[in-house]
Amino acid sequence: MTTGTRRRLAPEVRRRQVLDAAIEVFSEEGLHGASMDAIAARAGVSKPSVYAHGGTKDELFAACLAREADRLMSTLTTAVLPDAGSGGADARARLRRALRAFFRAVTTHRQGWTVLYRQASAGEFAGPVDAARRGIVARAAELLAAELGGSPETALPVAHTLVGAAEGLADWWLGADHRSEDQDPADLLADMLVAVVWPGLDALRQA
Amino acid sequence: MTTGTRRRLAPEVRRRQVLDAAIEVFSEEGLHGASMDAIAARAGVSKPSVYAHGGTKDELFAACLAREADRLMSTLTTAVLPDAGSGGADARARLRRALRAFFRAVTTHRQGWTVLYRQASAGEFAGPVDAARRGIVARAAELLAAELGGSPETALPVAHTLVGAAEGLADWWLGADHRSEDQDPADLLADMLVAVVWPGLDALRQA
DNA sequence: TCGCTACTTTACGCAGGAGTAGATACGATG
DNA sequence: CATCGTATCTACTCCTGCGTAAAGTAGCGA
Repeated sequence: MTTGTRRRLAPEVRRRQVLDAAIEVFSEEGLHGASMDAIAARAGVSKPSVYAHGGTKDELFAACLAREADRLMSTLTTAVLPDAGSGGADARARLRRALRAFFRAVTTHRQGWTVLYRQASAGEFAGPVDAARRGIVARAAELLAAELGGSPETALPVAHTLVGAAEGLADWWLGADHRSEDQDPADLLADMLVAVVWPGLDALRQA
Repeated sequence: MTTGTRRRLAPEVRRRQVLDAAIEVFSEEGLHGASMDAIAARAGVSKPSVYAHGGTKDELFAACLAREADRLMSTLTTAVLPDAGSGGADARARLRRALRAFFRAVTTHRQGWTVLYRQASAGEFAGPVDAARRGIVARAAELLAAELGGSPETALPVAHTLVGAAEGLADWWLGADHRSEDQDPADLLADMLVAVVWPGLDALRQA
């Protein structure tokens, strides 16, 4: 039992395993609280393997960040892209759809969300996270401008408000357990948020 | 010049200096990024002095947190307390007043805000920060319930949404420089947020 | 069956930074 | 003016944890 050897796996697969484990540990312990040994243990792999597939701790964290940011961004994009027969018909429905996609992504991959928004928003990785967030806000601003009129620039503060509201609601939902509900949480949350903000947004259209 | 010794100051004064320096450094570097040496240098004091007046690094950080949380909380409380001749007259005005107080506090003490919400929300101090935030949200929920009807419990998600929206807007404002405006930023931001959320909140009253 | 190499164990180097020990000088008080 | 308490300093110790090197083992394609 001196040397236990694992099954050999394709580098790509191992890398995925390491990334998954890293996201778990980072979401629980934070960037500095997590040790490379802990990540190795969680992945069921030795520490040198973590370095081989994930690189430096910072590189590994950055990789986690990038993966989760991409996932979230692509989810939102595909949720909004199929305009189908929108034609500006029901702006409210489009908003609701985008929000539901956001809440679904967050509630489904809550560890990724935690890493991205709770652990990484401070310290040396504030820049990249901010960039990701700004990407989402920018897209929201485009949509708002298209639906409600005005330039994306004008819509920027409104977009920030909207995204902040969604984050606040998501955090609340993730904070306590709401297993009693039988409805899809994403639907529930999207409905709540739309109810609060839509009348105001609609009013902004006239102005 | 082997040993440069500073003027002796009253412990209370030194402690305030150390706390101020600590908040500055923590807001820039984060809890782990900040070194006690850096805090000492910023305070214009030696490291042992920092330990003498601020205690351990964790204690120092906790003290910063407590001070900023108290400041914010008391600001909000006093902004809402003077109901004067409200009598439920203008709920919208009360909401606007509370929001303006929040934005004023945040824009005035932006470093404190940064420490409290960006740096401390992750890691070992998530608990206390969460508690502070929950205090604010709870108060908001009370007010919402009083103004719009319903129980504070029902208003909780709405309160989280509202607070999240305010945070998002504040972050946007603090992110870029908006020195071109001549109006009070707090007024501006409060107006924006009220415009977005008030119609929806008003509609919730009927339901 | 043979080797290539992914993987493991083990051990260590090293840097950064928290926290401390002992020396030093300031300033109030008699 | 002498003295003492203590605020403050310089210079250290020590620990944690990243990152790596060396040496051996075994899966898997040829």
